[in-house]
Amino acid sequence: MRTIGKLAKDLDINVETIRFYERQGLIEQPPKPESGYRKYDETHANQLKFILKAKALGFTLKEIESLMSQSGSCADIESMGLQKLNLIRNKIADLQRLEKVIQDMTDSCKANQDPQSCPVINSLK
Amino acid sequence: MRTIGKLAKDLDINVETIRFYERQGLIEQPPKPESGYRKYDETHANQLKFILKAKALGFTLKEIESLMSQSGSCADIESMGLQKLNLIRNKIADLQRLEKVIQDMTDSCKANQDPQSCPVINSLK
DNA sequence: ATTGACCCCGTACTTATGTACGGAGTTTAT
DNA sequence: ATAAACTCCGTACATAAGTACGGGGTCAAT
Repeated sequence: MRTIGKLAKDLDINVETIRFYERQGLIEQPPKPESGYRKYDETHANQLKFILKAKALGFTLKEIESLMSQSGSCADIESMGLQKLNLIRNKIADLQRLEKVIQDMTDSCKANQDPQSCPVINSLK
Repeated sequence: MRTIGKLAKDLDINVETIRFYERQGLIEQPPKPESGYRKYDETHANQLKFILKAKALGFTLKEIESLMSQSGSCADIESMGLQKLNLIRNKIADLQRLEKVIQDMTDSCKANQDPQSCPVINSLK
């Protein structure tokens, strides 16, 4: 049984972050015996680890909440994953388009002979 | 000479957005004759269009501010572009890694025979 | 028993980019 | 001349995901 500070240190997150997740309803408030201090066991720690891993995968807290609530129905999880995959692929495509535009921009800067005027700025005007 | 509402409609943005850019120092407050109403000419409109285009390229307002202030020194612009390019490429790489992880996740869901337990959830535990 | 470290709670602040609101003055159209 | 529509300003609210603060209670060690 750990206090919130110990748990936070073990997981390398902030105490406030744990309280924040509790306020958001992502985790339950653990028992608070005598003193009023939160006491966490392994179950709580594992829930938090789950959250941290899912977050690292790019899921939002809202998504993680629903991952945790219906944890069982594999089809639902798969559908969330596919949705996420779609988002990711669109984002990649957007960024690749942007990459090309900006690459062209800097190329035209490099090719520019007149230091007085910048083709990028001019093209935006 | 347009009022703020007319200009906003022409550019298809919100009146509040124009005032916001003004507060942020991105654009100057235009003259406010008799009535106290802002009066915009083409120069103002063009500045706003510049901002909107740069924003569409993914520059932040802060970056746009500095784009607008040193508009001339091509080398500075080029260096901002290269920096941006770096960010974009890193972001793409991150997303591609993420894409792979989530693809694997959903694949394992699809392959799963036991609807009671989800390999994704299990792997996070 | 005192000190320092820890915890409680509620609230405000953070970043980025706006959007919304409310009360007051102005302009335009009928 | 009156009503609708527009503008003014300052401030609050929105999102996401926390972080910081302040006043007070508690625990562990000396």
